[in-house]
Amino acid sequence: MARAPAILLMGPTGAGKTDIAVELAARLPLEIVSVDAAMVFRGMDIGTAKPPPDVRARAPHHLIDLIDPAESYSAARFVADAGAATAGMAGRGRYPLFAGGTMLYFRAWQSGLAPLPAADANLRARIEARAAVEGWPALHAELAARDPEAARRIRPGDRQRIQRALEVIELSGRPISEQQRQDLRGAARAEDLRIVLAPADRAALYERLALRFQDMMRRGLLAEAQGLRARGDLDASKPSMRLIGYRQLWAHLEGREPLESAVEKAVIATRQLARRQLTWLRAEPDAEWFDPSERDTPRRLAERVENWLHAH
RNA sequence: GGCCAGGUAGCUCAGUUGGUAGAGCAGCGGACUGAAAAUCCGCGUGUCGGUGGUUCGAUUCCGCCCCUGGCCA
Repeated sequence: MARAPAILLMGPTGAGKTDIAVELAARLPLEIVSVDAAMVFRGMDIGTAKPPPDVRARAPHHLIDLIDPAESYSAARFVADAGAATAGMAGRGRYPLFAGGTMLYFRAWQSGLAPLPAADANLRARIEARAAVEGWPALHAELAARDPEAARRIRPGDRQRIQRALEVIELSGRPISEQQRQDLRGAARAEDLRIVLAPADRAALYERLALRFQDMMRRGLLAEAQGLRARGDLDASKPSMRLIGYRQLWAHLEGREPLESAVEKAVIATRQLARRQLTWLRAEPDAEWFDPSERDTPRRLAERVENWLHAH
């Protein structure tokens, strides 16, 4: 698919990407494309740090509130949705500003995904049922027989990838390793402007993340989680209920965790997320780094974006 | 003040019948192709509270001291 050049604003959670993106899009010909696996869920607003309606009114936002918490999303669907969202922009004289922290989605957008069969919930349930009796190591051994290359790459404890590899063989009749020979890392598009917004002082970011979660609690995150639980059709295995904050509060609502320790664990999980995101960002080719804690960052970043726009 | 139980990794603790110690969590690094805020992998020297004694050798046994908690005054 031919794509218009784009601005990619990447960064760990809590770095301030949303604020910067809104400022830019409010006065430049940009439309924000959210690159966030959590904000796609409707009715999960506080814990996902979703921009509130008044902020969203200041600039066009795409790919927020796409699905119900009972459903699941995927990197492939992100690529398709982002393609649809950006398709009309050139005609409106606009450029896409991708902003978020879901690094797999950024990579999938930049480099594409191998043409593999989509997830199949029934098949996954069957594989999981087998794992419950035989154990994942047995399924890894089966994978070693049917797709030795994939089995070598996937650790015996990595149930999610073992499941996916077996799923792909079942669905397509061909091993996943044979179908993903393309190395996604090298294929980034040169004309895109890649910006990383990440603080140099990690301890300060951690501190902010703790405060931010406490603020979410004050703003009613527990009630939001309670409301989702009251629906009765969600459970802890749903992707939406595995999100940071909701996962720990769900455990508390089920009586498995005192509130105080649930909150503490959520804060820790947020920190760990930020760290994983930073690992991806270090590997991002040709990205320009900005530190949100420096005073003139918003101005310098805006200048950089304007220069890029003039050149396109 | 007396008695009891503790003081070991950033935290919670295990352990050494005397040969200077290891789990979980945290932290740090890494992987990542339709669940990615997911899933997984790797990394463990710390005056074993202080001090004296016994001993070839003490974190371990003994004395004294300090600190914490509980009970009794």
